[in-house]
Amino acid sequence: MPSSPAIVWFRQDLRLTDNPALQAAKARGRPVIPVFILDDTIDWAPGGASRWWLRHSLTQLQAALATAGSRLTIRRGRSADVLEALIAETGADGVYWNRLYEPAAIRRDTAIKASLRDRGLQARSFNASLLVEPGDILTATGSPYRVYTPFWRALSAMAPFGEPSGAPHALPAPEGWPTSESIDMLRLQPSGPDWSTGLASTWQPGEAGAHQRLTQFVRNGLGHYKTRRNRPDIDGTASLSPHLHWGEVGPRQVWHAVSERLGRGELNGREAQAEVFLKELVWREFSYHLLYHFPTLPDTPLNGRFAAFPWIDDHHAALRAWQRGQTGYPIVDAGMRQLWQTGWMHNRVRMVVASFLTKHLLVPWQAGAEWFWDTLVDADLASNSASWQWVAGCGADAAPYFRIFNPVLQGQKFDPLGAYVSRWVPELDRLPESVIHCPWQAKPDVLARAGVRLGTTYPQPIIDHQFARRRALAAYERIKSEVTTMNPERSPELAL
DNA sequence: TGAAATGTTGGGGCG
DNA sequence: ACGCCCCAACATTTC
Repeated sequence: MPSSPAIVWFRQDLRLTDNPALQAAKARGRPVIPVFILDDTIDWAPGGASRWWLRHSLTQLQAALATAGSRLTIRRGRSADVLEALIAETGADGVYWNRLYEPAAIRRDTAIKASLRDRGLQARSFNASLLVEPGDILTATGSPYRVYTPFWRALSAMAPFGEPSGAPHALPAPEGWPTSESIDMLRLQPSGPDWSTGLASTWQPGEAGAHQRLTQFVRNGLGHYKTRRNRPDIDGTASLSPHLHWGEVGPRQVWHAVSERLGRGELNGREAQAEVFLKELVWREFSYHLLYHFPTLPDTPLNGRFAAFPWIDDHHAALRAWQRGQTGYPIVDAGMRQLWQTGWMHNRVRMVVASFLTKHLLVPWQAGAEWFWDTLVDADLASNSASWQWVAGCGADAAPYFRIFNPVLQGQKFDPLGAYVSRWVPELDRLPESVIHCPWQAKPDVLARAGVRLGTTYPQPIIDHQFARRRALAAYERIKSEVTTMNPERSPELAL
């Protein structure tokens, strides 16, 4: 049918610029029906903070589409059923989308694609979310990369990744629009107590907000990234992660913005600073590749010997203290409270709190990953799973298990003035720098003058560092010997 | 993208 | 003057 519309199925690509599915649908020269489906039947449906973000991002997308003379149709339910209904209602003869890489999404989308094509409908998918897709980058022996540095070398050698395309000026509308639910009907906002005020004052979801962040960062932050990125007390990171997760901006656009700045030679010998940023962007890629090739990444340790790791089962109280930011270690508590209040935590502090949970408290990393999934505005199955496994020591190219962060030293090193702790743990803000990361070592009169009463206004450390460190190392010793007896011939990869 | 334990070196105090 | 010891400071090894 000459004027049959195409459905553009938006998922984690909530943008109009550099959106290949949208471009391709528009290029047909026939009507385009943009659709978003909230599909809570899928594994790892978005968590609380992510849903808050989604609500606002959809509002922005809706407005942007309206400006282009189009309209966002919103539905709920099983994606296949909803698409089916929409095709019947609109007479669409094709569905266009940008690919996802989560295992459940791949299964679902593959089935949908096959079913559409079986019935003679068009089903086309594109890459909007990665610089290089899994399958397009493999080692010389054809296996997926398990080590980051060779992955980085191979991927960065494939640059540039193409010029990002602009937004379509106008999208051809169908004769009639399908009915749509309102964004409110999706009930994405927090129910019960509204914890989202801190999020609203921190973030600007949507494509415009994403580009504002990117522009601002490339102009002012990029040239100092390497120096400042590890300082949680400073705004030294790009804070693009939630925008990238929902595809309000794509990695091609980020790469392009950075290399354009580099090409203009305006960084005055600060190229190394920018390269560190690109490497972080590529850690995101690496995580996606790992998730694609190792689909059990979200729940099962990549390193099989960790199957026997003696995690503590009865960890309810410890987990809760960690979640609430009540461990008695200021840098840990500051991070966990920043997370709760803003939906985000500085990356350096994420490593510290994750190390603390898995190594000091011996709580399984999956419990930490679940909490992050629910509380982070940038919750992303690939990055979250790969990073927790990395910290726990069981992932690809992981930090060795025996690399245990000392939360006091990490605090003193990366928050030297204690400003980060002061901000998020205000009950300690009158302590002098010298003890703000270890209040239990302060003399009684120092504590008294700062109005701190340990065990009352702020907790005593829930565990002694020395004790925890030795206990963690002993636990690790157990699985080292155990697997050797169970598995005499070690695989070549593990022999490293 | 660690920290702690252990080893080495060399300056200076001191008998 | 000389050797001895102490102990920062730095380096290396181990976890």
